[in-house]
Amino acid sequence: MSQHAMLPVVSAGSGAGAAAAPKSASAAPACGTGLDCGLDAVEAERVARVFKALGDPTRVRLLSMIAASPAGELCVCDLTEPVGLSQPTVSHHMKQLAEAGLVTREQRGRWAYFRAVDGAVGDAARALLG
Amino acid sequence: MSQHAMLPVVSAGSGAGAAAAPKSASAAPACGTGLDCGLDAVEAERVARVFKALGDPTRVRLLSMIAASPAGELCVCDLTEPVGLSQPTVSHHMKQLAEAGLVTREQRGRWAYFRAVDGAVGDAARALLG
DNA sequence: GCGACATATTGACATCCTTCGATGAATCGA
DNA sequence: TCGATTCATCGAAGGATGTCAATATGTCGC
Repeated sequence: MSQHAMLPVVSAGSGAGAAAAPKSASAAPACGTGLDCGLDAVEAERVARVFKALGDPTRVRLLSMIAASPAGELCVCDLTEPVGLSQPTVSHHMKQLAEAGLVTREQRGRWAYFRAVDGAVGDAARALLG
Repeated sequence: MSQHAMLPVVSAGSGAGAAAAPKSASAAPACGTGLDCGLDAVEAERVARVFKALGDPTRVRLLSMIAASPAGELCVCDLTEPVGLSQPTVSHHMKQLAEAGLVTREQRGRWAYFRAVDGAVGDAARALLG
């Protein structure tokens, strides 16, 4: 029920959509399923999971440290002290990043090494904006 | 807070043990000083704020719809029905996106038009990974 | 001014998230 | 085998978040 009256579109070249409503998506064929023009709910959930993992300052620092490390990988013992949080908390955050597909985990002896997944952030951004 | 002073901080990164110790920090001067090699706390907070705004499936769909719309802009009345949420909720989400710098808001008559800020996601991603 | 419309704000509530300490599981050196 | 080390999991506390109904604010047409 989003019916507009005439709205002054700035460019007003051909006056598309000026007369009536701004092409609401109600059963709109151009948008596909008739719901939205952008991502569907399932894809949006998938993209949001990646970004939600990056929505915490601690996880941003963790991933940034791993990506900026000379070897491209760090263990939890390297990460705990810089962020100033307890080891279980860091382990929890790393699990979030791993489940989001942003890092990979490799157990090497007693240490668990994490490595940034290249292209993961870019893929999510491209899925979001095209 | 931060009462983990009793933690065995025995220079975790430098690898006290010789044999299979993590060899990460040897070539990174700024990494062994007790701080981190990646983003500092302030910058991480700034980056995380952008990604947190994208950490919700509804907001992902909203921004995706706006970016994919023919005119590059949509009003709240266009967004409410596709996402299937109430108008106050959509307005709340749009405020989140605007405060994160991901969309701009322009009041035109009775309608508030939102437009995606180009490069906002890419800038955050670059700040995160270099 | 008045009614109708579009949007923002408020207050409330349920749910999720971050953090910790305590504990368990697996690995290495002696 | 035993003790030390590294990491993950569990359970709980406190705060943050998403959602709605009700209401307020602002705009347009008459």
